[in-house]
Formats: sequence, C-alpha cells, structure tokens
Amino acid sequence: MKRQFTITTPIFYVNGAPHIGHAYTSIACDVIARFHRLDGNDVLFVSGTDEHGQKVEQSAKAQNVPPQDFADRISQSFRQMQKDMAVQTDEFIRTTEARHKKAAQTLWEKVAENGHIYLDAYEGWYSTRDEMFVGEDEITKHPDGSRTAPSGAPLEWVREPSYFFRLSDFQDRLLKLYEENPDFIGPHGPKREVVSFVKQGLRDLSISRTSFRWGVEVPGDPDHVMYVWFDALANYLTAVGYPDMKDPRNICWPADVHVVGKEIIRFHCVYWPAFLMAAGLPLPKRVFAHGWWTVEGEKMSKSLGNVLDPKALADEFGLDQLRFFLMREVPFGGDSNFSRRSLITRMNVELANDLGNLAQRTLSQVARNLKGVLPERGTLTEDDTRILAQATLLPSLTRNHIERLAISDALEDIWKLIREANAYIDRQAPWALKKEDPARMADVLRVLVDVIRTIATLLQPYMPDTMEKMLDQLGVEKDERHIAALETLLPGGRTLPKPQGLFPRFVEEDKQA
RNA sequence: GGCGGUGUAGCUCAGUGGUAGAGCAGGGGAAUCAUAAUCCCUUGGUCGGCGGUUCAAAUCCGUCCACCGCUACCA
Repeated sequence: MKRQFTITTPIFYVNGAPHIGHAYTSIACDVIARFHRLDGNDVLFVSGTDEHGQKVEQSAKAQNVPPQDFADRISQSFRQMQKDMAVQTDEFIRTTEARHKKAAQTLWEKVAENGHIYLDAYEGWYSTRDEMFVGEDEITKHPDGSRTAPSGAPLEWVREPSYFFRLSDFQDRLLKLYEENPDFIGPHGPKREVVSFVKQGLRDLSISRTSFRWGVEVPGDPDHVMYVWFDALANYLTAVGYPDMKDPRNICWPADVHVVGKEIIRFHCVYWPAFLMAAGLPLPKRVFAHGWWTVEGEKMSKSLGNVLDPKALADEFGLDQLRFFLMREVPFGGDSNFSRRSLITRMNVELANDLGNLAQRTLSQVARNLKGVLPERGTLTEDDTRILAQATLLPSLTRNHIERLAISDALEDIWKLIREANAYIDRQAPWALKKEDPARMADVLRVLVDVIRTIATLLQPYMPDTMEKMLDQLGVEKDERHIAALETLLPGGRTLPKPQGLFPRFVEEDKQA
C-alpha cells in the first residue's frame, strides 16, 4: 500500500568541514529513503544546513569574510559531501534562505499569538572575552571574591533582555506524549535520558539574543535575533512549504522520522515538540538518535588529527563498500569504531567472498554451460523450494527492520540468505550435474539467479551503483527492480551479459616506512 | 554530585526467567563451478564482582567495581 514517508537528517551546523559522522547520518537516512522509494512509497527526504549563531558570526569575522559568504562555502561543502556519498535528498534547506526566515518568523508569531512567549531578562555570569554565559558549575571562585570562566577570563553578572518560551508549561504534555507514543524517541537509552530530564522539571527557555546579529530577526523587535535552535528546528517546516498552507508538500507533514545525532536529542524531543504544540501544529512521529564513530578506538577530533574525510575513504575503498560498511558495522543507534582492518575484513569476507563470489560462480556457469541464456523455472525439489521460500520471505523481513530503523539487522537477514545460497550451490553442485543431468543443472542455476535477484534488489538502497550492475548481469530490466516486481518471475530465454566480478578483494599495499 | 548507558567466547556483538548464541579469528575435513573464493565439522565463556528473590536468573531486586554519555540557554 502506497504511503507518504518523510525523513530528515539532522540540520548540519556550518562551523567545519563535513566528516565521516555527517556522511554516516546522511547515508543512513538515504538508505531508509531509498528503501521506501523502492517499496513504492512517496518519499520526502530533507537535509540542510544551520547557518546562524554567534559561532558562525565569529568564525566568519576571524576569516575576514561576511558571514553569508562563510556560510555559503561550508553549506556547499555539505551538499558536495552528500553528492559524493550518493545521498539523494529531495529538499536541502539553508536557514539563511528567505523561505526559511519566513517559516521561522511565522512559527514564532504563532507561538507568540498563542501566549507562549514573553519578554524578560536573562541573567548570568558572562565572559566578555569569550562572549558567552558560563554555567554556575563551570565557574572558578577565587579568594578575593572574583570569578573566572574555564578559559580564565573574568566574569561579570549580566542582565540581557530576552524573550522566553514558556517551556515549563509543557512538561506534563511532553511526558504524556512520551507515554502515549512509546516509539516517539528511540532507541531506549536516549529515551530514558530525555524522560528523566523532563521529569526533573523544565525551566522557561531563553529564545532570543541581543548579543550578536547573525540570526533571524524576531518579528516586531529587530533588536533581537532568534536563539539558533528555534530557528534551526523550523527548517523541517520550511521543507514542507510552511507557512503556505496550499503548498502541495504540506501533506508531507508531520515527518515520519527525524534522524539525529545523540547530542541533539533534547532539542528534537523536548524543545521541538513543545514549539509545535505551542503553535498548534502536528508533531513528528518519531525522533531517532544514532551514536558516534570513534576512529581506530579513539575519539575523532581535530587535535588528534584523526578526522576522517568520507570522500577520501570512498576514493580508496569504493563508495558502495564504504556505505555498506557504515550501515553494516553497527546496530543503528549504537556507538561504533571505524578501523581500516574491520572495513577491509567486511569488504573481503562479506562483499567479495560471500556475495560477489556467489554471483560470479552462478553467472559464469550460466554463461559457459547455458550459453548465457536464462533458463525457465524448472521442476522444484524440496531443497529448491526451501531456499526460494526464504527468498520470498526476505522483502517483508527487510521491510520490518527498516520500519524499526534497524538498518544493520536488515543486512544481517540478507546475509543469512547469501550464506544459505552458497551452501545450496555446494549441495546441488551444478558443475557435477553438467554431465549427469544438464536439465537439472539448468534448474539449479535458475533458482540461484532468482535468489540473487531478490538479494540484489533489496541491497539497492545500500549499494545503489554496484547493485545496478549486478541486476544488469542478472538480466533484470530497469522497471523490474522495485520490491513489488519480485512477485513476478523473470521470463526465461533472456541472454545475460558476460559476468564480471563486482567486488574485488582488497589487498592492503605493503606499507613501507 | 544527579540522571542514564555499557560490561556475554581472542575480536565485534545478539540474547529481558526455563538446558549459554551469531559473525570474524583459531583447528580438522570435503569439494574444485567461482574473485585461493565455497561447504561441513570443531576448539573456546564460572554471561564484571558479591548477595538476594525463585523450582529455575545473562535475564528480576540490592550492592560494589570499571568504562562511557548527559547535566538546558556557545548546536
């Protein structure tokens, strides 16, 4: 049954070049989006960049360029990264675009109209040198009564006018939301953190700043710009045409899932639903937090110099190989470690040996022993029926996993069938049947082609380029590659192209000192 | 400090009351269609420690230890 499916990546903050973490979250969303398209659904896949805030203003100043130029450059690098990773978004929202400012300001006006915003003052210890407020627990108190920030900068008590959002009014409604929609936040760990955070009591949220200018102006009070998160979160509405209620993309709201990094879970699970409730808008159905990558066991950081560039990795190992590894290595939602060794192991064992070799050994026999012509489905033995049944079941198993955002579990099930197919070909030994019973040999090879077709079809979201080639080799036409098409058998008699290895083994170059 | 997470085979992890699991790595064998790939069999764990509940606990409760994350207004 066809349905509308809307998915978003986190909105990327433009204070640095994209790294493997940004690629990971983009690819994960892309796999889910592609799977839904393959399954016949209408998909809106949204990504974008968050370009306002003091940090951007400062970074631009440090480079002596206007903030917009700075943001343009970094935003472009994120777009390029997604292109390099074969991530196909439908919308890319930049928070500096006019359409977005309009959406954010309209959202603000709605929330204000409904009485959830008031003007007061934000007070706290402020470091002029760092241009930031410092929390009570980060402050060092000195014997003479003075206070300093972690940076050592002196602090002064500052009172700054600020608009506040009545977040405290939403505590009960938020708890009710989590309770009535157990899947609203995933996975369980972050969910408990959010729930206990809300249960501890919510304070009203300061949602405007006067200390810098690089932001969306607060409607009716040009001295203030919006707190970046009020601005940034609104991008999800911008993507569906808000506030134009006649925009055809309106039907894409509410989003089915916001995929986010675990560090921004609170903004999406607490502030965002509260803003939407305050504006009287429908809430997203789900927020899902994924974990972080470490690199060779260490935290990725600029100072360690181990920040991974996704483009360089794709160039060295292959884009589909990289996509596969990122999706396979870790249960979506958990933290994981990136190491060359485990990437190479997975490439060689799972891609080259298990899958690539399965296709190659099957197709080379079709090419050599059947003159490359796909045979008709023959009389099925018990063994044939069993593996075909497993293949028939696979689409719904995979669909269920994707529905739960269990991206790696789906691969696990697909690989179970791949291993089973390798066992099947050994049991049936079509190379031995060649002389004894050529008709049976053709039947066995046909069963294998059908099984591999199912596998390749379902792997398209993960490895779009290579699976396209595999389906070409299997003689599957372009319009026979969606999930529903698996229910129709390929007609026999097609001539298959000459098979070629798709996943070469990766041999590490000798490292010379 | 508070809240939360993790701790299961050499490695990465699955397993929420009923005789310890998968993949990789290791060992033995088979096969030779294929990218020296594949298949079969197999070694290996007092499920972080201690205590408790139960006929029965990796699984529930308590406590301790180790590591990690969050602790709102700089995303």
